Amino acid sequence: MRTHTCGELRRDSVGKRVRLSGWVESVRDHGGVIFVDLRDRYGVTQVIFDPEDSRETWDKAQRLRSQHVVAVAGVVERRPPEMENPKLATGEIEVRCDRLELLNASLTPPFPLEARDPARVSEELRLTYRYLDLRRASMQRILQARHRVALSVRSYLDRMGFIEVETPILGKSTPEGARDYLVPSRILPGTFFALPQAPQQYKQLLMVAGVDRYFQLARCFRDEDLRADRQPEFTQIDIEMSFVSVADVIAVVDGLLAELFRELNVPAPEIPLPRLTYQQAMDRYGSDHPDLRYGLEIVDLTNIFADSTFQVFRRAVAAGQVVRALNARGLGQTPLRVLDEWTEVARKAGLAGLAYIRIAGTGEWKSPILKYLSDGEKEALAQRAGIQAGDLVLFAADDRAVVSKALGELRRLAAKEAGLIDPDRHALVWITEFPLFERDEAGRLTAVHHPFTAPLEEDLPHLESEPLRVRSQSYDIVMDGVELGGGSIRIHQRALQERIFALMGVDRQRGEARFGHLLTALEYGAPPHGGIALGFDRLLMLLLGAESIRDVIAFPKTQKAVDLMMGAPAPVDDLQLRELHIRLDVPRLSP
RNA sequence: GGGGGCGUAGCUCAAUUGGUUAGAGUACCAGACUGUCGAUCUGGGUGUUGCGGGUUCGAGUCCCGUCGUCCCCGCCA
Repeated sequence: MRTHTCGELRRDSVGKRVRLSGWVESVRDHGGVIFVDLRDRYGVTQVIFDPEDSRETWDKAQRLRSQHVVAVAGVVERRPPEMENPKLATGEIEVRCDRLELLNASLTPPFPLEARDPARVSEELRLTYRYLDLRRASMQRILQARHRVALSVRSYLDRMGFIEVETPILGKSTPEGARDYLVPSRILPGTFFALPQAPQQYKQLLMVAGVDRYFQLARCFRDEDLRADRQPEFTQIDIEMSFVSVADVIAVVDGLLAELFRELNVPAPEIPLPRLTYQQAMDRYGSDHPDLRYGLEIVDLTNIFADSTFQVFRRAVAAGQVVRALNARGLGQTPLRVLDEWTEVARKAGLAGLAYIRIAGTGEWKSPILKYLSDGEKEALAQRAGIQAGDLVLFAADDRAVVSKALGELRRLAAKEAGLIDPDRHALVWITEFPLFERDEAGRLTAVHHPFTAPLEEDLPHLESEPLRVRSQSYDIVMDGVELGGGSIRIHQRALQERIFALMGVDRQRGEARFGHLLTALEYGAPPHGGIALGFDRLLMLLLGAESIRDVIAFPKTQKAVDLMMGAPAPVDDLQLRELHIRLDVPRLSP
């Protein structure tokens, strides 16, 4: 049906007889000559219909409408001088058409599909007619970019000796972690498979199997509420390696990311990527996923205010708390209205209030707390925070964690307010040595990463005595303030795994019931191993500058986890339910 | 589970304090036009103001409920 695509004809094809197929993008009917832009995935070519070439074909061309699918035949011609279109790759030529076949008509599309900056159409409509939305050039570019990145992932990891192994979609529910999507078993009534939240246990078992270097572009499922960067099903670049340390995993991922940036012609970050420990990140940026596209570091002032005449600070220091500040450069003119909002943010983060000093353009300091500060304190403060005219200094005095949380949030707000974020720049950073445990609402120890994460060797002695102090051999990769992925070196010995379970309140019996297969496997020569999972969709979203994860997924779901195009989820036949031995207990929908 | 935004023509939006026959651009339809490429010109409004109820002489506008969608908090080992 075609000899060429709509994106490939150039000057060197002039004189050739060609056939093209594609969608009518626009029709410009001059009464005599008719111009039609024909589009396919590869580009746009102008087709010209002239009544003097073929009256019959010209008649048919008059009836062409947007999005009709046609096949045309004709001769490639150089466009007359002054009639070339530099905006088109094929703009030097056109196809003089003498035969036209309407392959399929199209209804008028429910929204404009033309490439020229269309007014933003509601996403609801785009998702309902996703097959039309995807036909748009900008979405075609995203689909192609996604494909190229996937290919690069496979090619890079293959070169590094990894092999891709598929793991089951029908797996087993484990109560830890996110809510599972369940699939009932017909053959064993009353039992359910769970769709994988991640292939975590399978990939560890593949290490026991001696696969040595595994990867998978793995579909994962989590039944939790959605966000702009969260879908119920998403894709991970899942990696696991044997006989490695933290540095080995990080090196592989550094190389992978650099390659993916290059593939999309996004300015690549220098590798090795910078690293911060969890504690450094919290102290300096107030976040375990800091955005390093801008500075605004938190400075510690605790020792400066140990004997301050300002009671609020002195008492905090005396109570073992910290006093820290953020110098929001150039925000000295921030209106009090905004500072009131920020005070509310600080309160929600746990601070009693928010003290601040605004430095005028003249260099004059203005603040309600100024009268409590000695000249020496001011001088020390000015030096440590690098205060200049026009700055805004925000103070926090409380427990270390509370101060970090508050100043971390204020840091983000200040960067936004000051317009410090350049959307064309990217900043990547590794965050390492996360705590192994944290306490949940009920006061129980739970794993920060997951329960298979290995503790740092040097912290093992206080595993039982001070479990919250124990750091783990874990690492997150953070891009532009977004958590891209995370991983760890895993526990490969049963005894240590059982100690961890015990601390988490998982007794021997329950541990055996839930993770018996894994524990047993550890006893059959499990090699030391570790790995990582990267959010493939999130990575694409950041690399392509997309506004939401939905833009880089062909058929995404809405915030209520609904597929508007397919109408899924949907009720099923009673017969299907009977076969599965499932009876519904659904609250009646309101009348 | 909670907080917030949005919902008017196919699409993107407007409509004064609650007030006459709900408008604009674009798309679409018809006609004209032989070099356009956001073609141009002339003409045409194609509407359950998401849905249901209420207040009112009168509701796109106010109130209650409901549905959909988006953003956020909780949640996401």
